[in-house]
Amino acid sequence: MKFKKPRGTQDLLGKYMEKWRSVEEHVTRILQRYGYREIRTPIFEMSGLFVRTVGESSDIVTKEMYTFNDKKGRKLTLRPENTAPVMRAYLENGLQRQGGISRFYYMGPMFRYDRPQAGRYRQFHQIGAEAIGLSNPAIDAEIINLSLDIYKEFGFSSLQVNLNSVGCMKCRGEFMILLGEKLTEYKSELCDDCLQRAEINPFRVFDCKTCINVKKKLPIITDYLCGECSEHFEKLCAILGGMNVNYLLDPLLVRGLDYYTKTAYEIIHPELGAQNALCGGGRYDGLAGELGGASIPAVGFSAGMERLMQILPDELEEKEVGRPDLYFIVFDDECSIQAMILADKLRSADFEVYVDLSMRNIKKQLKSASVREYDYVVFIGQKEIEDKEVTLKNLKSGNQATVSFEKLVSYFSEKGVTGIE
RNA sequence: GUGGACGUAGUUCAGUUGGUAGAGCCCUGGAUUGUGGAUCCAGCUGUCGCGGGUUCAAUUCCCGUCGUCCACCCCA
Repeated sequence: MKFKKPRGTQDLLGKYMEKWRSVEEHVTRILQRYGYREIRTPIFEMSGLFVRTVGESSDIVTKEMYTFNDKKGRKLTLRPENTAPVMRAYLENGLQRQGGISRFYYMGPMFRYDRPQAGRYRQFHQIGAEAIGLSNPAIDAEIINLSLDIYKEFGFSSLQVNLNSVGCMKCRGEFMILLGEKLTEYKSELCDDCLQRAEINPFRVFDCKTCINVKKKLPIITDYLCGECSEHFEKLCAILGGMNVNYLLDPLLVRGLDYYTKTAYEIIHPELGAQNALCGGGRYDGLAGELGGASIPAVGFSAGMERLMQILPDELEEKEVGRPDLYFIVFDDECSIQAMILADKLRSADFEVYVDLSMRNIKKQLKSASVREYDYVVFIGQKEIEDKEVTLKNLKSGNQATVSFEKLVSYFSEKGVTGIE
């Protein structure tokens, strides 16, 4: 083969694709249940949208964006995240004029040029939700609860939630100055990476795993929140407590995107290896303003689809079985024509019908039907054509029956999902 | 971007102390001519990731490159 898929991308097919679809359906139901509605924004946007909002100094912007020029020289970027695009769409479509609060969800591919690793891809998929237009911490709690519900749906009831408040532009700005001063003070004790971080984004020093001793001596954001921010944070904690949501306060939690204000949180799965964040989110009250709109409060989260898939068993338990599915076995061209006519009628009645056109011997066809786990096999041979009836076989029980061509559809409708026993 | 392990049939892997390769599964056909996941028999498939070097000879050694996985980093 001459071509391979680009590094860090995946082909989704077979059982994995089935599972993927099923997960998407489950998750969609939960999001809808909370009153969130789907939004689809373009896969690429003007580069400035991300540079401006995610942050010029952020890793995403400095080294991870897939940016290109189109034929008119416009600078475009494959979306590395979807919060900024959703906010852009919100403002561009004038939704703030509708007043109240807008709740969106999305699912789709994101692109980040990063070294592939377990649970990390260059094209990866996020499920996310954004609640725009409300500053009340109750909506922060709703977002956190909603994201947790996604995992609960699949049986994960006690995942670790790390919570923090990173303050607003005002109090974080003041804190940053203080932090910067402290970092200069401890300069000699910092690792090379942190010396850089101290210059570019002092907040990131908290992420360092080697400078543990210095971190202990550094001031903590939550001690320096302004009145509004600390009140917001306390209320949020109280609401979460009241809702029986378990969380861990992590004053060192910092998100990698610059637009976050106040609430920041993430959901961790301890057994996932280095890439253990299932979901991350928070409040981004400054984002709309950054895009040139009015100041609009908002919260959201995004969850990694691949990581959710990773923690789920290969076989998701099947929900209620719908109509039985059928596998047609035919022996020659005349039979196959008749089979396709009947298959069409069944499909119109919403049955899944597979017509085996291989003309292989009956054993092979039957085996194939078994492997594919069809409920029924329908034989059409010369005998059936002459009598204008099919031989029907239940693959689970092995029992057979004869049903005339005209009555095939109604046969199943009348017998319900079980058919012959 | 840094470090480590690995890269052989569709797939999982074995192998050659350097002489161009093999096993299970899968697939195809058959074992009384129209009835299945078992058994048995037969068969198919590979530029041994790609490029270069050393050598009479490389899939086996060396270098580079691409890719996969793991960690750093970052994050979903």
